[in-house]
Order: sequence, then structure tokens, then C-alpha cells
Amino acid sequence: MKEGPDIAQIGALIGDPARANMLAALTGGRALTATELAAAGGITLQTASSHLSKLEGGGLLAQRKQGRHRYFTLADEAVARLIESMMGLAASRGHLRHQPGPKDPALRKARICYDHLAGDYGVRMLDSLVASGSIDAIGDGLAVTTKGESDLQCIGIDIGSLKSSRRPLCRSCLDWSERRAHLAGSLGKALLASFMEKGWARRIPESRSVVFSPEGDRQFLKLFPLQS
Amino acid sequence: MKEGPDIAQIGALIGDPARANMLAALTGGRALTATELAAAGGITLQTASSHLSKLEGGGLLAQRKQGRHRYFTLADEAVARLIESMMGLAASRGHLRHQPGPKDPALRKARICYDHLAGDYGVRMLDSLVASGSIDAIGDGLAVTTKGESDLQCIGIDIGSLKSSRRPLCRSCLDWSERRAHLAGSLGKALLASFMEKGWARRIPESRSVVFSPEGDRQFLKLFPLQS
DNA sequence: TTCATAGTTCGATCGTAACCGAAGCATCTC
DNA sequence: GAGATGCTTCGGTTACGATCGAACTATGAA
Repeated sequence: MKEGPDIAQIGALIGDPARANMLAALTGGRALTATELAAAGGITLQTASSHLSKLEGGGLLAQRKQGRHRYFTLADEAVARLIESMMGLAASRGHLRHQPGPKDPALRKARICYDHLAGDYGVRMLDSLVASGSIDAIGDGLAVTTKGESDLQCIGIDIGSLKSSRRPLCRSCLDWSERRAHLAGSLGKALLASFMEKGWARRIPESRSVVFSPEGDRQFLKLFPLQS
Repeated sequence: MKEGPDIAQIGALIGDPARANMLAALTGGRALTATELAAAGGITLQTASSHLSKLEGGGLLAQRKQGRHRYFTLADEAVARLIESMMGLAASRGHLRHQPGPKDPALRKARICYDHLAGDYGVRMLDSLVASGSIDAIGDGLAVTTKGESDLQCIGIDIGSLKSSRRPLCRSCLDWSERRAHLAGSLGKALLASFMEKGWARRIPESRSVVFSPEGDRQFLKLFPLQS
């Protein structure tokens, strides 16, 4: 019976609501302080401190001290993907905690997932890249084509330099709101970064939401047309 | 803060050691009765009954009644993949529960993962299929080539009929012992089934282990040579 | 029918862990 | 230095849930 790794420890770490909320907040990709995470978890600083040390001890979080602040992030992309896939499963089983509010539609439209774009816009972007032949999709796998390489170069993404990083260029990531794949990996990160750099989109503080400016919206929709 | 699906519920379900052991036992792919799962979890039948109804209520398990038995399985492949990916993460963080025993090496060599082959042999099989050009690998994605289609036909796997099922033909599944991908999906299932049908391999009761006969071992190694 | 086996429900116990107040460090500012 | 801010540690309370014994229901066998 006692075969293999112990998933109960990790499950228990994620299984506490306060910790789950903190982890979900960190899925936003930003490094957060203990105080911010305490707020995200809806608990006091003392309690958060104890939770955070447990999460770190369990290998789910990484921290770096900076002056008198202590910044926490998810330990690595593997953790982010686990959290995201649990969200997908939770959504498909109807485990929801959101009370539908004004903020919710915005979140479904575009949000941060670790470091790339998710939601309707994230899914649309990947669909469009695949339809235009910039990205090849085989099952769950994604690869940039030579056509995509030059197309992306035109909008300021240098595939060559991205390739040199150890992180995979493309990854598909299951979107919990759309239930379809969006683009992760270093390319997904670079694309979102370029949108923000161009002023097309910006992040809403304290939230995973990403909002597009009217002009950015127009450009985005033109760049990634819907084909059906 | 209250954005998106609630991962805490699922985490908490997996987070109890007894439940985690039951889920891990079900990763073996077989449908198990409440009594068997109680043994797997190391608890009494009453306690198991309560756990099982929670797991079912949470959407992680499916059950079917058959006479006076009640058979439980993982709800679907998504759950199996979550469990397996948590095992991968747990292994990489050093959350182990196995006391190294004589059974352990066998488990690392070949075992069941839901319904396909995992462990050293599972990884080797996929590597060999990719190296021989039977399967194309792009990132995490896998696809059978036309060459692969005819090669597999020769060993009695009919890709055409597998394609008609709704389940994906190929999937990569991260192996927790090898830390590399092995072949899942309906093709992975069909391959393992054919090995067992030919008498090359058989399952060990009450375990995830798969043992190969001397002849089966020879055939398997010949069929999927190591290229390095 | 009677008996055995599979499983659920109830009730009570018990342990663990989440929680916060208060006090203690550590780091920055003035 | 003094004071403020960020965070941790300690101690004690509380609540939830895992556990099992016992009683109950359901299915199958004799």
C-alpha cells in the first residue's frame, strides 16, 4: 500500500482555505509580502506567518528577503501548473467560491495566469496563432513554425533569444474559465509583456484582472482575429 | 480575493492520508470495493465509508453498484492525471512515504498508471517509439505518424479503431519515478492490454506492479530498443 | 426462512491544527 | 538614539473532522 510519493502532504497544504487563497493570489505571478498574503487569505499576520512557513517547508513557495520585506512566490512553474490544473478540475466539478460580481466578467475576459495571458483573450490568442499557422498544435504540444517565427518577429518578439532560455518556449495551459487551452511558456510571457509595454493592457492591482485600453483592445483583436 | 474556483475543497479531499492512500490505490486503474479501499487506507470500513462518500460528493470518485458490492473508480482521467502530477511534484519535493523494500524496484521498473504502462519500461517504450519515428513529439504533445500507424498495426494495434473513440489517442504523462514522460491515452492503454494478452506481462494483485515473463521481457526489449 | 457478508448511519471520543493576542526580533527612517 | 513597520514566536483557546463501536439496512447464499 505504501507505494510512491506522498500526495497527502501536498493536498493538505493546499486543502486549507487560507492557504489555498494565498496560493491562488500568487498564481497572479507577482511576488507578494506576508502582509499582502495575510489579506489575501483573510487572516491575521501571525496566522499567515505560520501558514507561509508550512508552505515553504512543503516546497510550494519560495521566498526572498528584501530589506524588511519578505517576498513570496510560487516555488516554480510546476507548482503554478498544479494549482491551475486543480482550478480546472474544481471548476469542472462545480467547486466555486466566487460570488458573481462586477469584477467577474473582466476576469473571464483577460487575466494573468502566473506570467501569461489567460481567459477569453488568452484562448483567442492561441486559437488565432494556430489558425494562422504560426503555431503547430499536436495534442497538448505546441511548437512555433518558421512562419510563426517571422510573424512574431514583426510584432517585436524575438524567438531566437527566447529559445536560449531553459524554460520551454510554448506550453499549453488549461484555462479554468474557458475550459480550453491558452498559451503559456516563455513565449506566452513575452507576448503579454509586449502588450503591457505597448500600453495596450495593464494589470489591476490586487487582482488577476488584465484590462485593455480601447486602442489596445482594437489592436489585439485585429492582430488575433477570430476564425470559425 | 474570492476569484475563481475553490481548490481548497479538492486539496482537502486529497489531503487526508487515508483518502490519499485510497486514491493512490485507485490510480492502479482497477475498480475496488469499499472493503478493499478501507484496507488500502488502513482504516475500518465505517471510516472508509464516510471518506468514500466525501470523495464521491467532491466529484473525484465514481461508483457503480454490482450486487452487494460497490465498486469505486476515479471519476475520470482528469482526476487520474491530477493525482499522478501531484505524485510527480511530491517526489520532486521529497515527500516520500515508501520505506525502500524489495517491492520498490519492481515498481520502478514497470507499473500501472491508471490504464497504461509507467516506470522505466513505460518511459523506454515512449522514447523508443519517438526515436523510431512512430510518434512525433512536440513539446508535451504526441501524435502518431503514418509510419507509426503501420508499425503499430504490425504488432496488432489498430489505430483506426482507437481514433474513433472520444479519448485522445496519445497523451504524455509525467512519470514520478523516472521524472520523464511515458505514453498515456488510448494508445497507451491498448499497448499495455496487448502485452498482457500476449502473456508478456501480468499484474500483481493488490499492487500497481507489472511483471514481465522472461520471454515477454525479451520481446519487449527487442521491440523497443534503447537508442542513445 | 435463517445466516452471512457488504455497506451505511449514528453517537461519542479524541487529536490536531487553525486561530488570535501579546510579546519579541529585525530592519528601516528620522 | 527613538520610533515605526514587517514579521516571527509563544501560549492558550476553540472547533472541526477523523476515528471507531454499535446498531441498522441491503443483498446474496443455504
